[in-house]
Amino acid sequence: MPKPPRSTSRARKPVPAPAPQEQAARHNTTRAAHAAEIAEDYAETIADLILRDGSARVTGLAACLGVSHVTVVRTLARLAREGLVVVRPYREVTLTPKGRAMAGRAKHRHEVVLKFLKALGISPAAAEADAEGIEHHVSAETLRAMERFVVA
Amino acid sequence: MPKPPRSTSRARKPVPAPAPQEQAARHNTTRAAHAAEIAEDYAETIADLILRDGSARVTGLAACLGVSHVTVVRTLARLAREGLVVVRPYREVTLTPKGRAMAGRAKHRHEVVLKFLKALGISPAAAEADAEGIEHHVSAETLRAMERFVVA
DNA sequence: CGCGACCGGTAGCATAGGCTACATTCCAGT
DNA sequence: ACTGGAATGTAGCCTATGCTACCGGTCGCG
Repeated sequence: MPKPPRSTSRARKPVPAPAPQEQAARHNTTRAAHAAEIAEDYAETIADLILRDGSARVTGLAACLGVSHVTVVRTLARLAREGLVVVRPYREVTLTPKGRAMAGRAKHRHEVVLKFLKALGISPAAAEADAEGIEHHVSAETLRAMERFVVA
Repeated sequence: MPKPPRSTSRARKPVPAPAPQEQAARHNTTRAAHAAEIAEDYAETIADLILRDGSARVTGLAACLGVSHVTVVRTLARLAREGLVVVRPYREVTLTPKGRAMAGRAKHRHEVVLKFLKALGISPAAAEADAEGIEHHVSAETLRAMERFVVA
């Protein structure tokens, strides 16, 4: 049970217009969403490294993601728990089918967003940077619209 | 000193193409960025509530942000430390000039992104949802491009 | 075929956001 | 005035991401 937002009223001092705040609750999901974004970043990066180097290693991931290898190890442990990656001590990191699917979706979204931003006239550097931030927040509907726009 | 990403090579088993990973390091900023996003959400929401109700209260913020009042109280303490808000126990929350500036910027970006998505043909509901996620990741350059697009 | 260097793992700490349960304050309406 | 219940605040716990230091493993090369 998500717990209904409560009635809100009972104005103490001012509050001229109580007005129910049903426009709320779009923010939640916040924390879980953040963890999911990180999962996508890892999946995408692992797939890239495998393509580029033949295998993904902790150190390479750390370099690509801009964090310490310690953070990578710990986060990989979480992703392994979630069934996205396979980790064997001192060996390469691989993706499970589920992880590969996530990586594929992430890569596709990333490319679409990037092309879209460039098509909008954004400089390559800024487009790259913004795509990184934006890609995780694009719904299926918006993604389709972006694809249409790029083609057109 | 950000610490140079190390040489990366010294391939153990496979690694056909070592290839330096200078394309990395765009991911960092991650954690700090997340905290900054939340600050913007709070600033924007506080400004909205003051406009709408005449004052911003903890409970109203909690409802709007979809979190418990406890989380709001603690986050407000951080924002107060950072000089964005003024909190007096059991009283309304107000914005400092710095907080008002942040709220203004956030609101503007939010509106631009929202109009932009709608102009792209996204349904209002999806546009609202995506704007929430996207707005924090739009650079000044991309924002300008979106404004141009909306006007055109 | 041993060993040093680099890679990967562990310990331990910090910050941040979330929560429930419980304590406190405040004010509207008797 | 009092007081009950809503609004706030506090205590204490959890997870997740970061980090630095330090320890243990592997393997390429001499």
